[in-house]
Amino acid sequence: MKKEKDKITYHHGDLKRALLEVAIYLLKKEGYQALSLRKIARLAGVSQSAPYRHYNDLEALYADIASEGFKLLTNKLKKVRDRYSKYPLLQFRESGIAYVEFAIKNPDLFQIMYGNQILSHSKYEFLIQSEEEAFLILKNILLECKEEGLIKTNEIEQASMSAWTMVHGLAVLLAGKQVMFRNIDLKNAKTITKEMIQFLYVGLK
Amino acid sequence: MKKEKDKITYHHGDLKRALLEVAIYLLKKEGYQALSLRKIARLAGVSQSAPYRHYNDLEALYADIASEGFKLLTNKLKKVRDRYSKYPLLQFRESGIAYVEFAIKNPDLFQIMYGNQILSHSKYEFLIQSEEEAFLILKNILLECKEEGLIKTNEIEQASMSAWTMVHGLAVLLAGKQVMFRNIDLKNAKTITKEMIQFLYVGLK
DNA sequence: ATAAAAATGTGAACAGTGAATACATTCTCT
DNA sequence: AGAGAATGTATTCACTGTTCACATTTTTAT
Repeated sequence: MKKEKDKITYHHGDLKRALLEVAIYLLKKEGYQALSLRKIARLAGVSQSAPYRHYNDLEALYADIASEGFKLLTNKLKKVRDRYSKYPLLQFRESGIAYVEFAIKNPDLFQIMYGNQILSHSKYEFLIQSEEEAFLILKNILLECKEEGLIKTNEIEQASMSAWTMVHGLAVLLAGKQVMFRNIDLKNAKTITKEMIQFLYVGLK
Repeated sequence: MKKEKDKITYHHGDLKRALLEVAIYLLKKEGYQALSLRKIARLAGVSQSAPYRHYNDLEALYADIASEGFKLLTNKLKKVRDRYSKYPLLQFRESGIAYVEFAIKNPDLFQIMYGNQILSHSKYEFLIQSEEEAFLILKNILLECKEEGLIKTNEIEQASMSAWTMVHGLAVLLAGKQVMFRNIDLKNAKTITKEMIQFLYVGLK
């Protein structure tokens, strides 16, 4: 796995990682509709069949992209959690806003993560893990809210699901510029998210 | 436009309608991933280029399918509204359940309606209209709730959006068998929906 | 060190796709 | 009855995902 001076060699070195990065780059640049294995291979400088040494099929690459997306999302949520440490209610609200923001800023990545391009997530263990890590952060935030007596619910799992679901609905509709959410900018989206989380909070406390 | 005895003629008669029906049939049978213009044409018994006389491209067909989906959804919501007439709060809850049920029972159709297959909905006026008709039913239900003093909110538009968003999030996650919603059947889904709508109602009243 | 095996690359081929083109047939309307 | 519009076909193009036999390199075992 030598990489001295970026020599062009028969063996790439770390093609799998390179393919993933090219894919994410293309996703951002041209949208998920324009994504194709051959294009990715071309941009990575290898033949069209090279990717098949690292991914069984396109779906496997999607799974890797999605997993990467969930990791990015997790990092974003962690930052929010840490910025508002000791203020779990703020963590709760701001993590919802961060979620929506993530979807709006990376709509195509979000599409791969949630858009049913991957027929069965459970086929990819690493994907499930990335997803659950993100979800865990939210659950822990709600747990802290509970411990500080800020909410009453005993069903943290259930409450987390409701919160996630609601914010996810908003994220999906906003990222897809759907129906009644046309002509809404990021700032506006934040306001809406806050209001909706307020709804949720009233239901929880 | 004669159609005596299903004669095979050069001109189909109502190919556009036939294509739409075949498409919806295929969608249900093989899933949206397997959908293709050529397959639809084949099943309709015409050449692969025939559809282009009725649809500019695949997206235009998607738009027609989606519009049909919204009409079906509208009908379902209307039935709920009429079954519980005089009980707007029940209308509210049951229409949410109906929405989720629709998504679970027609996941692929739901995918066309909301899955960003259609780049810009606003390009298709008839689509926007179908969408708004469905949304209008929910808004009217909330308006009636308001008139009967069951909820306090003055922002009916805003409240409808919140309700729609939340239920939509649930529908999307359930229809896509996503994350924490694996291993959840229809009955289970109804319970969850009820609980989540309860949250929402508490926030509204 | 060397030979065998495993990993990773290539090029050509196949079947499938959306779309555009020129052409054929039929319908409609004056 | 004939002109023009509408609707169908056949062919072609540039793509796509995927597979296969083959080439090269790296790793491993002796």
